[in-house]
Order: sequence, then C-alpha cells, then structure tokens
Amino acid sequence: MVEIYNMAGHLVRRLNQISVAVFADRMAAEGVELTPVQFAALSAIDARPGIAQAALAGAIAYDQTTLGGVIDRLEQKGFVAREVSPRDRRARVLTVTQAGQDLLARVRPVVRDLQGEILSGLDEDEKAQLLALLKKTTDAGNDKSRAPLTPRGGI
Amino acid sequence: MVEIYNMAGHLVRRLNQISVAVFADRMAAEGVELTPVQFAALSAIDARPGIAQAALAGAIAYDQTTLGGVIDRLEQKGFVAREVSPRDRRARVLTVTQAGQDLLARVRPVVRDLQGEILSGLDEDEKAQLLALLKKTTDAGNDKSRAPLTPRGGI
DNA sequence: TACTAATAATCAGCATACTTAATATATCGA
DNA sequence: TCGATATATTAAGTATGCTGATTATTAGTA
Repeated sequence: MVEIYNMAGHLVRRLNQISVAVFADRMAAEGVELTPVQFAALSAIDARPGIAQAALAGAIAYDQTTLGGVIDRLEQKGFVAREVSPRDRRARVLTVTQAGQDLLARVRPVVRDLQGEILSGLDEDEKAQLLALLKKTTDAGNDKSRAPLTPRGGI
Repeated sequence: MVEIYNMAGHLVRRLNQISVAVFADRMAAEGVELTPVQFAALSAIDARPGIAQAALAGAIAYDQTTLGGVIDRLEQKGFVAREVSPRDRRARVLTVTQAGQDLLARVRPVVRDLQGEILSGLDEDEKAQLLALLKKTTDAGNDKSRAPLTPRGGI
C-alpha cells in the first residue's frame, strides 16, 4: 500500500485531473477547442466587460503571468479583444467578441452539465456536501494560494 | 457574481493550487527542493523497489510521459537510480538511492503533517468527510482520467 | 519461423502554473 | 515638481500534464 493514497494532496490532484479530462471530452464531443481555464477566463470577462488583466487574475484566482498566455490564445482564436486602457496605459482592457459570445452561449449549458460528471459515484446529497466542503476550505485557504481570489480588486 | 465560483471544476482547481503552494512552502521551510509529484514518485518507488516506469505511472496515477521527466529530475538530483531491466530491455527499473532514502525519512513526517493545512478551515469531522468523499469520487471517476490508477499492473 | 500486434520509453509540441527579472507607467510624499 | 515606490504587463526559465509520433523490444500467431 503506497502511503500517498489517502493524502488530501494526492486525492485533490487526481480529482483535478479527472475534472480536466471530463471537460476536454465534453468539449471535443461539442467540436469545440476550449480548455477549462480558457472557459473560466472568457466567462469572467463576459461578466465584467472592460476588466483589466490583473483584476481578472484576482477575480478567477489565476496567476497573473499565466493569465497573459491564456489571453494570448483567446485573442488569437478571436474570442477576446485586448486594448490599452485609456485611463491607465499600463493596463490591458479585455472584452468578449461576438464570436466569443456565441461560443459562450453554446458551451455554457455543456459546462454546467458536466460538473455532475466530475463528481461521479456520489449521490446528490454527497455532491452538495462535497461542494460545500470544497467551498469552505478553499475560502479558508485562499491566502495560501499563489493565485488567491481577490474579488473586489484586492485588499 | 461570476458563474464559475460554485462549479466543482473551479473549486477543485483552486484547492489543488492551495495544496501545491502549501507543499512548496513546507519544503522551502525544510530547506528541501522537492515537488509534490516528485515526493509521490519517490515514495512509491521506495514502496516497490525495482518497479518499471510504466507500472509506477499506473501505481500513482501519472501520465507516462510526464513521469519520464519527473524521474529525469529525481535521477539528476541523485535520489533515484534508473537501470535497464534485465528481463525486459524496453523497461527501466527504478530504485531509491541512499540519498533518496535519507530525504524520504526527513520529509515524510513533514508531508504527513501538511495534509491538515491543505484542508484549513475544516474541523476534524469535516476533514474526514471531505477525504471520504474525495476518495469515493476519485475511485468512481478513475477511468475518466487520462492517467488512471492501475494498482496491480493494469486490468 | 516470419509477421503482426502490443508494450516501454522517448521526443516534439502545446497549455497550465509558477519564479524572478525587466520595462513602462502611475501615484504618493517631500 | 522630483524622487521613491507601487503597479500592470511581459519575458525567460522550470515543472507538470497532456497528445501524437517514433523507436526498440517483446509476445502472440499463422
């Protein structure tokens, strides 16, 4: 018996891999090329049009440098437009293009639906319990992460 | 309110990032350079000396290609020895060196201890509940992963 | 035994995820 | 207003995590 099998870190890592694989399968079935990270970014930009990269990173708990690359790819695919902010020339202001909106409309129900498949083997009560516990501990551990959530533009 | 905040995929991703960050902090505090993935590999090789890379990948739910790179780094640091198997010249047989054993002895208690910090904000009952649910769903979803656990050398 | 299929490992390439450093721009205080 | 400081982004480098292809070797079969 390998000692790591019951460790939180190992189990969380595996569940994340399952989550990413389920997402990839569903997108492939939909004929869409979009990663979980790209979906989250696109969805968050749509919720806050004109947000800058740094604020977006805080809004969805991404590393700022990583996000730069993610936006590069979303821009290249034509789903996101990036412009220099008129109020702060350091910042890049993001908006979702029409193609991005269309894509979002199409994949949103798929993404919602696939969440249940990530937690396969659990009944509805157990899924709700697991989600509640995940929410509680990610909230409590937020500051430990290198990419914490900073909902309102930081402390 | 961004729509992803209550999705399983997003929460699992964040908890994994917290997990990795906690691990990195504790190792840094210990003065050791070791990633969670490297620890898992080292620990699993120690549990099954002479295991080949493919079997190891199945034993700890790693992608085989990824594992090659992980072993490269462990070998370079002198913690693992890699030799061509006498029974199957395609295979590379792995063992933990003395330096690897020493490192394991040193970090094992640290790794065990840090698991609690990954799930901060939960009381003992809640931690046990979360672990049980994680175990149940990773078990059920094992085959969905690109790197499933194959405990006894495959199906 | 020759042919074929399967397996172990590696390579090339792409996408996260992070660190440290550099560059450009803003802001604050003296 | 000048200078120190802080912030937004990008660049370079490392590590995981995957896909698809290639090579070497083994195993199974006609």
